[in-house]
Amino acid sequence: MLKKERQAFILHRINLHNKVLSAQLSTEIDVSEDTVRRDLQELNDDGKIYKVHGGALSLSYNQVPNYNSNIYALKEKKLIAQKAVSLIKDGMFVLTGGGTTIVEMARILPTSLRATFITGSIHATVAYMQHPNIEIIVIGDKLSKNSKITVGGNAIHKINQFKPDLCILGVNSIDIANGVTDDDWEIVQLKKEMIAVSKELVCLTISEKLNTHQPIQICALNKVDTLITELDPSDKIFSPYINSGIKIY
Amino acid sequence: MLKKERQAFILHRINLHNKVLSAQLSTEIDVSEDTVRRDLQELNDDGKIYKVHGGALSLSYNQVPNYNSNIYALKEKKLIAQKAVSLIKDGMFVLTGGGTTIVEMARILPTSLRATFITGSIHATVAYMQHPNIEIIVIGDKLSKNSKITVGGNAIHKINQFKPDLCILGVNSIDIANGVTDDDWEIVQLKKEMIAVSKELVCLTISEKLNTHQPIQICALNKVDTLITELDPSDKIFSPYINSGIKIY
DNA sequence: CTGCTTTTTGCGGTTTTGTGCAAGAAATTA
DNA sequence: TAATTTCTTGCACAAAACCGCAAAAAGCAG
Repeated sequence: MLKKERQAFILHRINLHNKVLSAQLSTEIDVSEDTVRRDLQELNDDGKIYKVHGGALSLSYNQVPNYNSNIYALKEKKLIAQKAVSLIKDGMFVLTGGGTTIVEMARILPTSLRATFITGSIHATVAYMQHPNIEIIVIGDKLSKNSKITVGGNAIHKINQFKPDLCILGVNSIDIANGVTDDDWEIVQLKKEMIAVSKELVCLTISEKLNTHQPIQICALNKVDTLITELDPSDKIFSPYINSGIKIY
Repeated sequence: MLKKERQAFILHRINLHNKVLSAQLSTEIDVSEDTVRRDLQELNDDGKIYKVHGGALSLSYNQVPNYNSNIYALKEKKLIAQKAVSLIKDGMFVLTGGGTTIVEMARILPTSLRATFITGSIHATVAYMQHPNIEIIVIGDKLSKNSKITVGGNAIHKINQFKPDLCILGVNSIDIANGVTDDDWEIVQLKKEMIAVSKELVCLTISEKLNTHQPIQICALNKVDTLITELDPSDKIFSPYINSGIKIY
């Protein structure tokens, strides 16, 4: 097998499977590992692949995701936020959680909107503070180190005092069988209560988290009134959700 | 699985869910926990994630919004903050207000300090959040638009549940005749309660505000245990305060 | 085809990297 | 406080990478 031919084969393999192993290629093409390594080195120097210890990866592994921001999938989240904002009307009491999607939503609220937001998330609060016409009620308690959300019995008890029109949650996992799930016990307790007191539940999530689940259940699927993702509502991925009576935006 | 491949997987997971647990990743990728830990360490050193005990967090969760540094008399306030920090010892419960001096103090807390801070100020909370060893209790209620401090009956009632070792307040006016004074009724109510429940009161102020007064009294001079300004404690301006039994730093 | 140069390849020995294990330290939890 | 989990550190071992070299292959001019 000629050198050029071999390299073309390797490149094809990498683009197909996103990775190759030197040892494996060596036996497969029946050349020494040194030769394979030299081939990979050349392809790497040509900028065609990304060579690593033990083999090589396709370039997509190397590129820094979202180089203009360190929020993952910011573009998608902005789109979700945009859709979510359209559900909030003047005079509403809105209870919100605290993920990055929620914060994104809080940022882009129209300045004309006059509503009251209730939250235990410091990041969301900071975002709401930028809007002069927004009233903010902060839920107090011990601040969770991971999520920067106030959690605990007092927070849960406090939520109980409200009767919000809308509850907007960023969810980490949602699927048909388990509903909305998470892996942080404290957060789950809080979200359960938030859902319990609210008239309507809106869940925000990037499509990547659809049909995934985690150990602890927040609520069954039928509690969810509206689901917002970055996808077009007509996407076929939603059909089981629509069948459960959920509105998709 | 290749090392870089594994790290890409972990990074993706962190960006998606904002956190990972070492043990969980270990079983999931089927490598030893040591390896996962080393991966997390490397990603942390590359500035891609934020490693913590037991796992790692996404960076976007810990970055704070840009802090405007055009603060009046910043240099003096930094000096005051420095002095105030030296009064806080490990294990203390500290109740703080929310002025710029307090925020300055919150920012420069030593990372080794293990204490619990109770506050209703969002800006102070954001500053405390930068310190991994600090426990934060947020006092919840309606957020005052001017001061970004939670104010109202619930906040006052909530403060009542604590018995802090120290209360650190930034004061707007203090003089011999009227004691500590302010002009915002809601804030005054809150500060009164804060002082009432605390074992010790520390007031921070730039010297410019010494010997000035405002319409509403927060407390009489004899309630103040310690007064901190940017001046040298031996300055003669302090003699009437020292005569009232106040310690000057 | 022959002799010459250049490129490519494989091999042995050495160095580096990646991984898991174990013991003690540190942090966390009850 | 004691018990549990997680971290650190040092170490051993295997796999991979590197280096220099020489043999093999390919290219080329006469």
